[in-house]
Amino acid sequence: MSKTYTIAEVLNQKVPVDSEVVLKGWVRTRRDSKAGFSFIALHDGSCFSPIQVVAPNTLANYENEILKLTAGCSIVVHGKVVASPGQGQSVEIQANSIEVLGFVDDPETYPISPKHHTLEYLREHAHLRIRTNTIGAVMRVRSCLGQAIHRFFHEQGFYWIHTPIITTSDCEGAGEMFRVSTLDLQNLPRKENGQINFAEDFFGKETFLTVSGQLNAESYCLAMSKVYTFGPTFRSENSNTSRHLAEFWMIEPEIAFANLLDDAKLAEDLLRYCFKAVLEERADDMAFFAQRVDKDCITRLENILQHNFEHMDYTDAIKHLQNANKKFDYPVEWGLDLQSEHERYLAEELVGKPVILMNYPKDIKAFYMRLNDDGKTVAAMDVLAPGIGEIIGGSQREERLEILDQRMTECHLNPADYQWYRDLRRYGSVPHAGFGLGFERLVSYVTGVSNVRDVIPFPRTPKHAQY
RNA sequence: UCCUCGGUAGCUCAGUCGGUAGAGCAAUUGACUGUUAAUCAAUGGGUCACUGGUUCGAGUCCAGUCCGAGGAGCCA
Repeated sequence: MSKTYTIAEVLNQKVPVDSEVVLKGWVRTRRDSKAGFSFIALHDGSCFSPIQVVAPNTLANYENEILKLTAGCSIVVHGKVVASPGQGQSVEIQANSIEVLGFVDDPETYPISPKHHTLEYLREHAHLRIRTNTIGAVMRVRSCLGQAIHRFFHEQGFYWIHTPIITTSDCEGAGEMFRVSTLDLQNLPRKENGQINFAEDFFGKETFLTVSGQLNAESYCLAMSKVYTFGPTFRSENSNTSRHLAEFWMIEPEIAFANLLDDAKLAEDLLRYCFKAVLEERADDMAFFAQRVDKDCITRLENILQHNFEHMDYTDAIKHLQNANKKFDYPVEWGLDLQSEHERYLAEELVGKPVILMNYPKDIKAFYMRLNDDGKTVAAMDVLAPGIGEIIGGSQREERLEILDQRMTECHLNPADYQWYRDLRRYGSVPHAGFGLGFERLVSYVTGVSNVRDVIPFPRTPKHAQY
């Protein structure tokens, strides 16, 4: 009785030559030889490469089935692992029998023909695009990165916190929110003044999908010291760019007894750990990206592993930009937020590697960021990556209640809406810090696949929620 | 949402000055071959995004609509 293996196991020589094996997968290509056999490139997603199956014309179903195999057909192969006499692979499978599980209805209109397709085209066939080299490789790297992130935090003594998806707070402040409701849209309950009566809604008040787990993570941080979230996040902004999704995944660590420098070090350590893991575990997929997508993607990661991230104060960044021998479309002045072109100049031209910008003016940052002693800046940091821009945004949190209240008022927020968040500052408050890492932006940066819609399985963007 | 560019065969694209719709790949058939993005030959394949307009005549010019991409803003 032969055992079923993955193609990765066979190609990585975990199975000795002459072993009898069963392989299951999908046909990539078929080439017929009049010497009395066909070559089938079989793929099962376990690694980048397909394996070559040699199907002799003595198979019972050779004429009526094997010769009709086209890209996308699913088969089960029973055969022997043999050294390959041909170029291009060390081993191949000499088939004893091949069972066809599913043919492709109409090969001419099968969307994934064995040729080049644009990423835009593949996006419109999101349920089948995983069968291509590019998207398959992206998803293996994505999985590798996700596992690496959990492993990194686990090794560092962090606890993974599952913060809620549904939130009653519309004050998270990070963007437009999707409403969650069970009210009948055709027949909304009204109060006497004509406003919608959310008391009759499922939760008895207005609810939304989360735009950030940070506030909840802070609560757990102030009991468990080192925590992180890793989950879906939703923003209903009408953003149409290669860097934005309405549904995306975000990693948000939160550390107690920590300041901004601890936060920056954590961000750098995490990214470095992830890059190392991908280079070690997905060398096959990365080699493909380097060949077909972005020739610098491997050397870029290798260089980062050898050098520290550049640290730069916002104030110094403004000086650098003002002294730059370059015309910017938007003005550079202390107190103004940096535009994409500015961030790009700093990361790509001035420094040429990731930059951690710190200590921004308080007026352009969120209320929860800790006020510095100068009274003008807050302990915020952004990690800017060449080619993609902001990949991480974080800060030391304001742990002093009076100052937090004052900052909320300045930001036109009502402290009464944040009672539980304020409680954290009333009962054993400690300095703490955290950041948000956009998972899709990380995958995009690592692979060189420049649109985040191509690095998430089923992208949600304005007007797009098919599949 | 704003700006720019685009939509022609299953896919990637060309299409000149407004005058009979083209190529490569894919598919089908055949030849050849331990092949590997195989090679060679033949064949089939079109609502030129949609609607309207100008014109003897529109893939081509004009208007509107829909869809896509890139950039910007928002941010991760």
